[in-house]
Amino acid sequence: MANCMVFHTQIASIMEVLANAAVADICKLVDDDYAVFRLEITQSQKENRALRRKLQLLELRVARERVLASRPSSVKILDRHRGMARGEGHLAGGHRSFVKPAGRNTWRDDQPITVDEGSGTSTHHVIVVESVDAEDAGPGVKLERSEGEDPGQSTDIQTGAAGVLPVATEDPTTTPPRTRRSITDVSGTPNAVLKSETDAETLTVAHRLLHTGSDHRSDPERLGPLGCPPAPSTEYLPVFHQSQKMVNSCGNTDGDALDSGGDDLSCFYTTEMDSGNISLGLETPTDLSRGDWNQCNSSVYSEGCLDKKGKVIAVDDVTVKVEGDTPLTWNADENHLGEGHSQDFLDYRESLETNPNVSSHSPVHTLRDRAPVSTTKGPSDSHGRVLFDQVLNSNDRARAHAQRGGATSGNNKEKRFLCMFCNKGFSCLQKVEIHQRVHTGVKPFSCTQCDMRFAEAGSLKRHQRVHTGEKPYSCPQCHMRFTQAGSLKRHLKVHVGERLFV
DNA sequence: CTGGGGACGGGGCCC
DNA sequence: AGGGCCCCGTCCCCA
Repeated sequence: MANCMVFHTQIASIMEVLANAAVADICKLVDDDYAVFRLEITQSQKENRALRRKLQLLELRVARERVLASRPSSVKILDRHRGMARGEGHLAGGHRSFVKPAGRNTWRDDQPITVDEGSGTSTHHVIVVESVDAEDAGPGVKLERSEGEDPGQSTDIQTGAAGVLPVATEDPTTTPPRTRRSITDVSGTPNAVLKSETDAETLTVAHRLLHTGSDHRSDPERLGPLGCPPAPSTEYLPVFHQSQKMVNSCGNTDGDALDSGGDDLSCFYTTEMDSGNISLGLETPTDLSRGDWNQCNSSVYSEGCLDKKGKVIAVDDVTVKVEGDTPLTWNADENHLGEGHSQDFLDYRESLETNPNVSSHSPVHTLRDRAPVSTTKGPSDSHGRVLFDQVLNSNDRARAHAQRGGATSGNNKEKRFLCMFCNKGFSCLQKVEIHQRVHTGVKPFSCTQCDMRFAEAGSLKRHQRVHTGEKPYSCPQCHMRFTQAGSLKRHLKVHVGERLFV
């Protein structure tokens, strides 16, 4: 009996040892495999970064060459950015590039294009405008900022040959003294093109929105003086929207840029952006495919109609004006584009870039904000696809409308706000913002009882009759009732014998 | 033929 | 007075 007990104890001990050994072996195998896996991942990431960097470089070169080929006397753009490319950062640094050609500004082949793959927490685009007109640089011109700076800093512009741009390493010995202007813009999104009445110097406005893809601005026929549709004796000014303190004052900080700089008004921006939640990643396709676009929208969009005044930045060469300072309400839960819009947006982008009739600006983010009507969840992926198909179709429609007269001519003062996508003119900013939802697919208004979303409040209101059953429009000649006045009007033709189809 | 949504212009109100 | 915002009406399109 005692021997049996001892035997069992020994057996138990042996089994425990064996079990421990097995566990150790398993752990070792797992660790080994994990290490190998990690190594492979790391290598893949490195390769991915390298390829991406190359891609960006190539894109920039292609864009520049395109501009050189089509517009020999132009400007040059230094596009610095990234970090967002890896989805690491937000748009705290902002970016848009503004190029203001002046005098003998030219693109130069020797101009280095630097693509920073830096921190990713702050990115911006730098456009260096070279001008031999020293008088162009007025007081308040500062050095351009380098990447990673506080987005709240002022737009910096460098004057004179003394400064050496951190990005554009220009050889001062081979070039005459120049006036360099670089507007390092804050975060924001081009929202519309505001057409000014001035006929001062032309300004090519280039905005990239963290986009490393093809250069939207390089099409001179589309861009015109301000990177916007050309218009005789008119400058088209891009309108950006930011929500708050992202606005930088540049040069004149007294906010008189718009008022005092009429003759030299070059840019006029209204910007809205949530400084704390800016993920304006109109990113590279890679990033978009990861959903940055959705993230962007969820954090950016809301109702386009303002309850409060947004900020307005006026870039008057070296000045930025902030007209408003009211923080806006965000609803980060809103994903107005819903799931699955990333690729849709890419498709849309592609359509923009390949269609010569479409403004080649980066897509717009309407950042104006108001609490959405409701916060139902976004549409499904399929809905997203449908939505963007609608967007694309509507874009064609809008473009067609613009071509047959919707687009503002240069002297239509009543429609000073131009859509960045189709050039259609609108009388006020809100109109163009709402209109641009056609292109962006933003639908801030969501139904509380279903997943439907709408770009306009009125559409939501109309839609909600579907749920309430309200049919306020009744036919006087029959018992038919309708939810929409247009439906009743159409129905009335039945009674009068008017047939749509014979 | 209807239901329903997209898009846009116009008018009223407010600042 | 002028501009911005909001609401409404309307047309168009698609299912």
